[in-house]
Amino acid sequence: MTFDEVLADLQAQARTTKHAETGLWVAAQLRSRIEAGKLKPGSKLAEEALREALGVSRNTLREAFTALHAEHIVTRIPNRGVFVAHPTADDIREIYRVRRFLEPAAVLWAGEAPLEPLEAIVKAARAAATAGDISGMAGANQDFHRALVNRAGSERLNSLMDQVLAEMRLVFHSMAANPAFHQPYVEDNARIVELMDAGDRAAAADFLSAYLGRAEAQLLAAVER
Amino acid sequence: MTFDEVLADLQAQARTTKHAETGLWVAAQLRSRIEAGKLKPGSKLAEEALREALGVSRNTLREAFTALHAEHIVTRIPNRGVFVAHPTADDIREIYRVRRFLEPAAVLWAGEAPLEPLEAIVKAARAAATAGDISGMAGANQDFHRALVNRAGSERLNSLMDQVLAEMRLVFHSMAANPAFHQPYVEDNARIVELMDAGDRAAAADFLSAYLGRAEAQLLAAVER
DNA sequence: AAAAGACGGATTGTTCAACAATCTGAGAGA
DNA sequence: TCTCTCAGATTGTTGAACAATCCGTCTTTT
Repeated sequence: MTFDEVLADLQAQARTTKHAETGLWVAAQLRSRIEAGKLKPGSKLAEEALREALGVSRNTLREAFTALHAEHIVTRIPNRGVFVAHPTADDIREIYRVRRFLEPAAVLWAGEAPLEPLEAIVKAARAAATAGDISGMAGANQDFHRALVNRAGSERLNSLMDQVLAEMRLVFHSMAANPAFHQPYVEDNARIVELMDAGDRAAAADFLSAYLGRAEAQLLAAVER
Repeated sequence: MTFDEVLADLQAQARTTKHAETGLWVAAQLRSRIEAGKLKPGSKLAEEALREALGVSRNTLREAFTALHAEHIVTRIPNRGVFVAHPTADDIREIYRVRRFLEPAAVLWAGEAPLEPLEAIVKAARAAATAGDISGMAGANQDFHRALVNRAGSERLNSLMDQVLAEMRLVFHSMAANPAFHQPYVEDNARIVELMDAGDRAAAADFLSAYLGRAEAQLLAAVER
């Protein structure tokens, strides 16, 4: 590595270093608790209580709120406060509109990226399925779809997909969870990798698009009940 | 319109009202000046000077900074300040990575949306071309690509595309502008609409993808000089 | 004379406390 | 039962303060 390369590396490091340290930390704390389901959809995030619990100032807390709001994880109602987002039917439609765009496109047009990560995730999902590990299956499913988009190699598409998947987790938390929901998708995902491996990316994209449509319909039916 | 619909409408209004009013207003002010080229890439946005010029508090100004930072319009260097973003070659590659994903997908999979808006923009672009109106052509070109993605009807894809196009404008501001750059794309866009109208969306998508590749190469060559 | 190190001024990062604006809920009155 | 009013509570916004970091200049060393 030349000296110039070291300089460039140091500069990149410096540019990506955390600068709003505390605010981001608070946002991460809240995010993890929301995604773990400890803060349920609809819950109000009272400023004063959180401020004291976290030991930060109101300004810092509100900075964290802004970040979570941008991620669609919380809802802001003016002069009323911040609430854990409670995805509606329209939100679910929007989520799947994005997914039916991003994921088939990734299957079709991210050709040169390796398939090994996908195969590894399918393997893990099968292991979780035989072990009856529901949350393991759910996690592997999310990992699979994230990895699919990740093959495009775009930072912005990755973060869009991360946001959408985070909202998906909120959807699961906001309805009575059906333990068997993720089961059929283990083999569906395996089939997609199989088709891609065989070079038939068009068929893989079609199959994926159809199954995203099925999943959407299933969630819409569940949420409208 | 029924009473319930009026209620829903009012609720939607209330939810979309500006809540961080001042901060968003400041962000909009800065954004418009940056995109108009009045604040050139690389310029430092000094806090104290802007604070006084805008008549807002430092806190509010910094809130606007974080918003612009999230849009990749400004760069933050810890303890050094905020600068108007200066897109690198890697940034251009990332922009086109996203565009070659979003736009062909929109051509292929946003089938039922009307074509009239696209045709109107092509007409406006031709008028600007015959009038020799460079910035009119540039604007129509951006409008065209935004409208293309807009047909998908997804709020998030729209805002991603808006961000990418905003960064494109920064690219144009950060290099010696070639007045003839936008010219050939007027007829290329017309051809895309033509192919879509004929029902041959696959051909339209291929054509679009190829021409995005050409544009990327052209910009990369210009920026590396 | 050139390079390294130390110092002071200026700018940014972070927090706190106060005031203004708005909403919620209870009670009075028709 | 409904509407209106008012007090308490919560949020939106701001200004000021302190700590941390950086830049330019001067001094020291070789």
